[in-house]
Amino acid sequence: MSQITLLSAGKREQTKVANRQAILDAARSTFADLGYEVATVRDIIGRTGLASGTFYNYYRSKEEVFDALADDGARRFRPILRAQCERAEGFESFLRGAMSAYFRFLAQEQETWRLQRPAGEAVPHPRQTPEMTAVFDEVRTAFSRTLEREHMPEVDLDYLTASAIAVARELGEKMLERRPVDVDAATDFAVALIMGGVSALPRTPL
Amino acid sequence: MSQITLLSAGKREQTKVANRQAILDAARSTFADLGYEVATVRDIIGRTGLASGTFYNYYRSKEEVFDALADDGARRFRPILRAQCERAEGFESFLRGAMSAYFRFLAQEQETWRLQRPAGEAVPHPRQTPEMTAVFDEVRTAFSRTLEREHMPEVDLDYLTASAIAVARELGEKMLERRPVDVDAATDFAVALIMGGVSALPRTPL
Amino acid sequence: MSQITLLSAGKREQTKVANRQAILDAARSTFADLGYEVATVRDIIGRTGLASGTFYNYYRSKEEVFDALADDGARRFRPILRAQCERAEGFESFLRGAMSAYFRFLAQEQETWRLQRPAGEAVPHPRQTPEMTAVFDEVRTAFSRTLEREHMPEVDLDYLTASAIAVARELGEKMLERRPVDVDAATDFAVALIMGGVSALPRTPL
Amino acid sequence: MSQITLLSAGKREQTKVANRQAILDAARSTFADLGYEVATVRDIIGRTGLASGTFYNYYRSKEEVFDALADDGARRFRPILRAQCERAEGFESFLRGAMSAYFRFLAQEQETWRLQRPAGEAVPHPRQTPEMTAVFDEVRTAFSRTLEREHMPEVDLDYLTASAIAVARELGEKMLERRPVDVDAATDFAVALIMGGVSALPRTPL
DNA sequence: AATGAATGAGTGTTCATTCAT
DNA sequence: CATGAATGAACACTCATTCAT
Repeated sequence: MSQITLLSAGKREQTKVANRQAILDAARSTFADLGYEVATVRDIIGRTGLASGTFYNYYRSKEEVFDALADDGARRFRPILRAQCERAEGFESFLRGAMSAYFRFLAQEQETWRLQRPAGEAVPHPRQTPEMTAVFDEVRTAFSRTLEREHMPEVDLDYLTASAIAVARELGEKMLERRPVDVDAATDFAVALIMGGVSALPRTPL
Repeated sequence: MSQITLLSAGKREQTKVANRQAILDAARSTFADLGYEVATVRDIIGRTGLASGTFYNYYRSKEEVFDALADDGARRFRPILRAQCERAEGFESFLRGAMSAYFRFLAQEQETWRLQRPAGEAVPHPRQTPEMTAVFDEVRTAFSRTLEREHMPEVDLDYLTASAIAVARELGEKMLERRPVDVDAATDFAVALIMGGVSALPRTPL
Repeated sequence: MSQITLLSAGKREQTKVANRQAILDAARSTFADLGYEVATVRDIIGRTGLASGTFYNYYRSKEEVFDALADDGARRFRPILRAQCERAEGFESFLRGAMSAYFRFLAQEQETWRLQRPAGEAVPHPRQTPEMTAVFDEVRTAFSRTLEREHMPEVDLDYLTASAIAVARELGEKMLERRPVDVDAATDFAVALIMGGVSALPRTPL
Repeated sequence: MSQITLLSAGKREQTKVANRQAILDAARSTFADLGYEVATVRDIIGRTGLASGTFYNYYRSKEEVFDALADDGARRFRPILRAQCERAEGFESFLRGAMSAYFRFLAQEQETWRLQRPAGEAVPHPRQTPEMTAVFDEVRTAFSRTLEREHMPEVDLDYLTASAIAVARELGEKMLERRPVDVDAATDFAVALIMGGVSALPRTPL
């Protein structure tokens, strides 16, 4: 390895990027499998084949890699969300776009790195992955913006957003447990539930 | 001594009961503040003023006190839930009863032991308290029973239950953050959302 | 129990003696089963049905009860040994008397309190019971006295004593494992071995 | 660096080996001084000057280092014993070889690591070191094999083996306490005792 | 005197993090 | 920059002993 380093700075750069990504991926799957608290730094670097010290060349702590993961998830999801936001004609339109995007994102995430999990055999502890956290924050923000520029200011915006996010999260989990993973069905269900609900919601005069 | 024991429980017995309760309460608030993984046995007994070894006179492990907490929560919530279930005339009636009971339960729980928390200062990581887990399992079961004896078998029961539970949980959290804590408003919102949603839900032909 | 105490001081005395003996017996069997280090005070009092604190009314520590046990064993064995010593006409005569007494002592000890052990199933840890320690010290002393007043000062007395004690200990263990427990066979073997050995021993000119 | 590694093992490798050995040695002396149960991992690493966690970089548990010690002792003694076994012409020949080998082994062990013990200051409780255990098992097996291929089937083989082992163990202890340590004297004594004894032993008809 | 809950020092072990190589 | 051994604070849990009842 050292000879190569001498020959090509680009190679070095490549390794650096690759390592950073490897750690990020390993952290993702580790957090997903074990949960943030239970996962150890050793678990993470163990999945990369790197040495334990190397972890700290890229992230200063377990917490930092968690945050980085959240940022990463948010960064990847934000553009998708933005597009939906712009294309949307109204609240329902945006809701559908966002839900669909989220479920698709989830399905794809799973395909990317969750497959290696011994299917079925129950995740040790309920977890809260960083991506989800970040993604939900994004959704919430976009969601509230959309709602604000809509015609229904009397609805309890905060409660509605919380509810929609909760539904998306829970349905997402359930969706991923089913075979085949049916993004459209989940989307239809979520949108119908929320839209039906909104029309029936009590109006809170500001 | 023995006669006294029969009549008034004696001082020893008294402090034993008090300590057991103190540990349970301390565990509850500790788990709520830090989460199960982060919370240490020392954190828990630290809040009681007892010595570390004393913890093990009452519970054999951190896990056991967690389970005891869940049992406790479930035991206190189940009767309430049962009553609602019997009194209910239909799905909406039950839904309202359950939501209301849950929000009231939450509000009361908080009054009982959450007040001592240094308000505002950000919980380190979102948590999953044992009470919630147990309570939700109860709700889910009762919920599914009610739905089954209703007229809407074509609705995706699993998704609907998951959604309602998610909404209750999330709204509950939000509700507790508001001043004053308004159980009725939360109940109205949740019921309207779910009932409106149900009527708009896609029918899944069995 | 308290009424009885009020009625009879003799009863009280009896209880005291009985408790002391119960703890001693429990300690003996516990040390035999688990070994001194592994055995806990809780193990000991657990076998008596008394409360843990009561232990300390009779013995100040785990170590003290161990020593008491050794004393007890020595006290019971010493008279037997003395008798042998006086009755003995020579070295062989004493050797036979002592070996026989020791093996009989062992066999009886076992009958008294070892029977409750699930026969065969291997003692958790090799142990060193206090009785043995004390008994052997007694034997060693008597042994050396007998040898000194014998005609063989050129034999390495220390080595010989150590050997005889070692043989007695080891054969004793083996003897107890056999069915039926044959004290005479063990005695014959031990005496023959040592006596045969003595006659063949190198003479160390003082 | 890698070439260097192949040639001279590197500083890292060196300290690793040194540490492993240091821990092994510390464990040996600690077990010898305090006994397995009393000895703590902290006692062991305390004698090395390393940090407590470092222990677990080399051995997974207190038990594992104990076993390693036993293996180590057995591994070093077995070849010696084997050689004696092959060279032996009969029972006496083997007995002498084995006893001599054992006493020499003991003497050397002591020279290697027992010297550093603060002489005199009373061992808390008699101990059972891993080496001894392993070594004795080896001896016993070889011993019984030799006896079986001999001409004396009517002797109580089990008792004889037990006795010889006991004598060796006890004499070994005593021998080490004397100055100078005289391996030959101990050997002569042990062999004479056992051989003399054997000729006088009662014959047990099978 | 008997009780048994309370105590807290001590145990084996883990793990985030550092640092010499 | 990679490495992986070293570190030591922290953890869950045990147990001899004390002491209020």
